[in-house]
Amino acid sequence: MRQAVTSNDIIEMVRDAGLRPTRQRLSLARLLFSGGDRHVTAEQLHSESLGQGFSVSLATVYNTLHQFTTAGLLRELVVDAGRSYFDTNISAHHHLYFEDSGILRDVAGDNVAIGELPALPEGAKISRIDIIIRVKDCAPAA
Amino acid sequence: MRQAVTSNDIIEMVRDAGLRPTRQRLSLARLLFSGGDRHVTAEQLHSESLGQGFSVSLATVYNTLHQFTTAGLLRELVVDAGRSYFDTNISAHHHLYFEDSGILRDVAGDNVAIGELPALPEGAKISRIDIIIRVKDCAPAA
DNA sequence: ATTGTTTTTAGAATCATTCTAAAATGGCTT
DNA sequence: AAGCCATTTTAGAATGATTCTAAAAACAAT
Repeated sequence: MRQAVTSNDIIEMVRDAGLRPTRQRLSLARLLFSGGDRHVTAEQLHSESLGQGFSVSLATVYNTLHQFTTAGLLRELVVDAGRSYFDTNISAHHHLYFEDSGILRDVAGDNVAIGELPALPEGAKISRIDIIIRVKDCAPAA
Repeated sequence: MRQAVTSNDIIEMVRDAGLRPTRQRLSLARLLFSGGDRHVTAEQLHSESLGQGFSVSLATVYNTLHQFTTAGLLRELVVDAGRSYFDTNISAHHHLYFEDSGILRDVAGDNVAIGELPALPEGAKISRIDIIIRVKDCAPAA
């Protein structure tokens, strides 16, 4: 597990991603990477940081999430039309999506085995395989 | 393959879905179901119908796509944040998504085997398993 | 300090989608 | 065919997530 707890870890992580360790990037990185694995939307992260008492603009949250994603620190996740989640767990794994509550949960990559794949066209490379197990939680959230 | 070619097939199909066979629903159904399998967005279907000379409002296209989806005639597909595709192939299968060109292609369901699944929480039911194989087509679309 | 580059920001702009309330249509019944 | 009521369609406004823009702030290097 790649988990950064100390301030130095965080600074290192951001710098290694080729990004200047600015106040806002560090604060966001701390929120993202110093707990367990998380699935967050931009809005969530934004209000979370406001709640913690440091203000970032929403635009910066979006910028940072994308920068972290292209740097390989995050993985973008498309489960719901019109809402992007970002996953701090970048190891091979899949997802359980509770449609009613909107909650996402990781499924260990080796819990799901993929058999033979179709032949790909010339020159194409698989960039990722997403498996989403959509679940209806029948029990009402009482 | 469930393919409706004659006008009567189309009318039947819409009526069986519990929907009135109105002019716009029939026209849209014809576009959707009388060729091979398709993956369309609302915008695509809308401009396609305008191109064919019959006008539908975009709102009606959205309404109809959703009605067909809940009736089980279509399957909604989330591959790209902020854009919904609708798939006329409702049999068990998965998808190849060409990230660069935005093209979607079906993968026969039995080409991909899923191994053991994680235990689900009490009362939860799997509604669907989506597998998306994301492909970078390295060859430029010359 | 000065300069030049990178980042952040507020607010406007965009895009897909949904909503709204009104007009049109469809399917009865007579 | 005429009238009636429920269903559909529609144009346009509203929404919500995301991106863009141009200006201000922060940063790094001289």
